[in-house]
Amino acid sequence: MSQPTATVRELIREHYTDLTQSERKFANALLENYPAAGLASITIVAAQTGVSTPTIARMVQKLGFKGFPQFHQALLKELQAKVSGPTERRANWATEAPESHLLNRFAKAVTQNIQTTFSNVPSEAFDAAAQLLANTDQTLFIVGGRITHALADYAFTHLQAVRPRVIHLTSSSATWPHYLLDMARGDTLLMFDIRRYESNLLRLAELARERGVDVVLITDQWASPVAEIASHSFTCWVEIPSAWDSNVSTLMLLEALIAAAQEEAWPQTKARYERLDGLFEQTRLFRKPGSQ
Amino acid sequence: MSQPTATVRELIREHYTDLTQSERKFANALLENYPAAGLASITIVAAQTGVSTPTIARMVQKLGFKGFPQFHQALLKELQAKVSGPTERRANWATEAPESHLLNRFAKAVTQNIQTTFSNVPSEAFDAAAQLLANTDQTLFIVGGRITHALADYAFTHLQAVRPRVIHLTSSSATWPHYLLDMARGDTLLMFDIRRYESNLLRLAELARERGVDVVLITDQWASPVAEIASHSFTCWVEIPSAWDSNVSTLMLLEALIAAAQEEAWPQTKARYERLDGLFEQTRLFRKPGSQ
DNA sequence: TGCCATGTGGAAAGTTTTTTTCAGAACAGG
DNA sequence: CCTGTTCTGAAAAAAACTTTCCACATGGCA
Repeated sequence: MSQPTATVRELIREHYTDLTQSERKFANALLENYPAAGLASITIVAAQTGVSTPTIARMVQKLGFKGFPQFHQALLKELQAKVSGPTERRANWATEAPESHLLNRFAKAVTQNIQTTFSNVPSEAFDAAAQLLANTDQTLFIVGGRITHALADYAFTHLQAVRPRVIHLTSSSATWPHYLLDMARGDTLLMFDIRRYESNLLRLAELARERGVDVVLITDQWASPVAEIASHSFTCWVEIPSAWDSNVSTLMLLEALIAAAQEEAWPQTKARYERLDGLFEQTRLFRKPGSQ
Repeated sequence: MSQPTATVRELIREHYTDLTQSERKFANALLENYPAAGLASITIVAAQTGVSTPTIARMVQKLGFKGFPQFHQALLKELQAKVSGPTERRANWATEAPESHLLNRFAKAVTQNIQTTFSNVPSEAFDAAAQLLANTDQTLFIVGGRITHALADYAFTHLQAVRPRVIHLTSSSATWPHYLLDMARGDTLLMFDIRRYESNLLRLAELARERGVDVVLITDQWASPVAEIASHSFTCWVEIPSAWDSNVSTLMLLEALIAAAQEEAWPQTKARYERLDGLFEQTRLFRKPGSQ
């Protein structure tokens, strides 16, 4: 191998752009299950990945190995080094970085948040909220705060693909009265409110509630005052060692809700997705999709 | 292998008395340098130990293996098991819901994505990118695609709080040439490109690159073509059992980058945060912060 | 000393793995 | 819609590996 110090992982990263579609398929399989996915014979490895042996052979040469056996040996050496190394703690995420590196500290905190968040989701409320989000007989309004308007935007983009009648309340609260005008009994308002809670949002929620709108709230562990009004509210753990809050768990819960809403009404959703795809094709905005 | 639970080490000890002189020579060599001395091909292993290949072959059969390949596999498995450690798989996330509930399936997939993503972040590139994001001498441009513009928006909101001279390229690509006009050598362009990759973004990256702008790319495991141009590119695993891709790992990486950039220039950032807070107070947009 | 049992490795035979070749398929660009 | 390029995997060829066979060496024993 040309770079004696580089790990196979690094070599893949370095050469990734040179790799073809099938080669990447194997590269990804290996990175996802490292290094186990590369330890068998080339024949077996190829079969497991779903590509041909020549593809693997070509790829390891691109990585700088003379042939598959050399590649195989390199993986083995890494594995050994890992075992014999100084009491390898698997707590490290960014495998090469020290435990104290921000990447690892950050990963630890966020993982903890996700864990706590998901452990505390009441599944009936979740299912009920998903049903509300999927209910196409009524309109769905989405709104977020200063920071969370990006999440609201994300929710809007996806839910719009899932169902019709989705409306995103722009962040300028001056225009909210216009939207309130159109809210009707049975509609749903999906609201994000993470500290510092905005009084605007509370007022909006109150007015919506008065009109018989179901409020679904996604908030943080200190709970926005909107929670008292909401039909369903979900608590996300957001604290990280930083001046601001992490929204990873928030996004994760949101995505879960979208996935659930999508499953709720799959036949219609599927047709809708296909129409959307067709429209994109026509506007030629996009290249052909990536592999897989 | 006949005794599925026994390690090769134990097998050798158990059968040691049955072994002949040359066989013991190999057994000792293996025990002294375990398991490295047994990981190569039978030919090499034999040569290194100073015995013949038939000797090795006979011995592994005495140990209960069908042949050398089986023996080899057994060693490999032990090594892997050692690395992956006590596989602490979290069974259920949403504690009260059944494993098959969408919440749990979803959590499992996303956790896997996060784990893989963070394992594959090259820490030098991460540090370098953070430095670019924190460099206030130059302008920072941020742009995203159809789905990822929400992430770009999120990045913009936070980075704007961290430093001056941050510009968010609105999603309408018609206006991009205006921004290009102002890009100068040494500026940074933070770009999100998740499949399906948009040709607009590639062209933008190319033009920016020509002007001497450093492109920091956040993409998915199939790698946007922009990766070939980018100064630093980061791969996020985004696949979930769904028609669309999850951006949890993407957001997590983004937040880590923001946190790193913030740490990079904390004194200025801190003062800036305080000024921002003061401004919010004055505009009375917000209630008093939540507890803690 | 001669005979036999046992251990050992060279080399052939057999098997598997790896590499190479090549033709068709997919794709980008004109 | 065509054209040249790149990519891919089936299959053949080459290489490597593993096993088997067998002759030879060694050492115990009558």
